[in-house]
Amino acid sequence: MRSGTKKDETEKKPRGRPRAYDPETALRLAAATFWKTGYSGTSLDDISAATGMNRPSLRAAFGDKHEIYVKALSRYWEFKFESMRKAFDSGGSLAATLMRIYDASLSIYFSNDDQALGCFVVGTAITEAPGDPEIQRIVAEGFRTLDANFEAHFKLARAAGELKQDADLKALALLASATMHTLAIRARAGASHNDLRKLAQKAVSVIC
Amino acid sequence: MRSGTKKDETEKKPRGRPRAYDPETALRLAAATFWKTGYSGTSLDDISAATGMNRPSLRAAFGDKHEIYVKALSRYWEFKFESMRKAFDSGGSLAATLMRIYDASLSIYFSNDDQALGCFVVGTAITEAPGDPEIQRIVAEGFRTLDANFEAHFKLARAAGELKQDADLKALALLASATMHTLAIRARAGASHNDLRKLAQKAVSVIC
DNA sequence: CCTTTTTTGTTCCTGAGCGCATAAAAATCT
DNA sequence: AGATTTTTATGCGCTCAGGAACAAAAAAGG
Repeated sequence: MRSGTKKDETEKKPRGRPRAYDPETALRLAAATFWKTGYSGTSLDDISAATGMNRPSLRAAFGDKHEIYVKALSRYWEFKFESMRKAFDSGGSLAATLMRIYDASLSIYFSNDDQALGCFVVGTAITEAPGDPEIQRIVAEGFRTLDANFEAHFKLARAAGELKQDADLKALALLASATMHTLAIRARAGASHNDLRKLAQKAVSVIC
Repeated sequence: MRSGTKKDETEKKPRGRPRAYDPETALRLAAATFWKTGYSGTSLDDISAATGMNRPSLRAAFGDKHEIYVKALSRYWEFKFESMRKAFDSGGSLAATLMRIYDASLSIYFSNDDQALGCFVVGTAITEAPGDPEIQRIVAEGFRTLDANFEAHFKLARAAGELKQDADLKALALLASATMHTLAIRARAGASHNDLRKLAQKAVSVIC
């Protein structure tokens, strides 16, 4: 377990003027801006205002608008899968695990203070996907990983006797993914956290 | 059954210069443009090019960009629900009916020639929803109708003995909607028509 | 203490997007 | 045929968006 991501005190200071803003934080704030208004609906000035960095600094740090978005998108997938990994690895029954997964997802989908924004991918990247091969590739790759994660866990559950031996693992995995997708969409469409939690419970009860 | 939508030959001709383009067709072409590149990603010049109308004519016919989009969105919901109604009303087993629904949906999601664009709502309106109360309202209303349609049909199916008497109708309806949502998303993310059809079949087999 | 290096901050330029004002065209009515 | 009405077509002006150039600042190195 490397602890090197935090802050490396042994780093030798670079030569020029120090950065005024932490790149990690700045990218998070940029992502939050895209999350609200989408790729096309967000200007570099919006990101500049959100991060406190001016445009030349943004450009130097992350590249042009498209590069910033792609970095934010990739970062989101990593964050999402890390959150799912924790939920998968905490043990308990299959139903409990699935509800942990959905609760973790909902806590991301409702993480914005004033208004739910749903999933970054579903809410912003899907729109751009047809006209942007790179974004489409990253999105599709993430969905494959999502399906595979569910399927792998259902396989474990079946081995543990929590599912019937003839259960269609792929079918269950697709429904589990579909449930996550519908949560992502409905959150952005204005559904309440509570309603979506109940929706997830009903889905889990059918799947298990 | 009114046949008045086609063309009213008894119409008295209006007084000025006749319209060069059919409003119905123009709105369809405008919607197709939004469908490709989303609300923020589409300019009035794009719509002008797609319809052959120049901007002042567009404005006179449909209002500003936002109004055009809202009209296109409402029109899409009507079209979608009309397509679903036909699929619901064609009889057959529950499984067959559900597959007709999903096939009808996929034929819309893949209706674009060169590249699949998925669902207009999921692919374009969801992005705008948090920042646009009117769009959010139309989207949420459509989802409620979708859920209600499924639930009503499951109720009929249960009465007809196609479902167990203790089946949770709302849960099944939500899963049916979720399946449609995942189809919409995945189509725009680049999945093939065939793969999605197989996905739908697996979902139907679990639900029934 | 001056030079070098890297980042920040300001400014300009070009193009796109949208609304609007005005002219031209094509029809009906008298 | 001329007047009226409704639409199409062209062009102007304002604002915003994105890239790049240039000057100022803040650090380390010699």
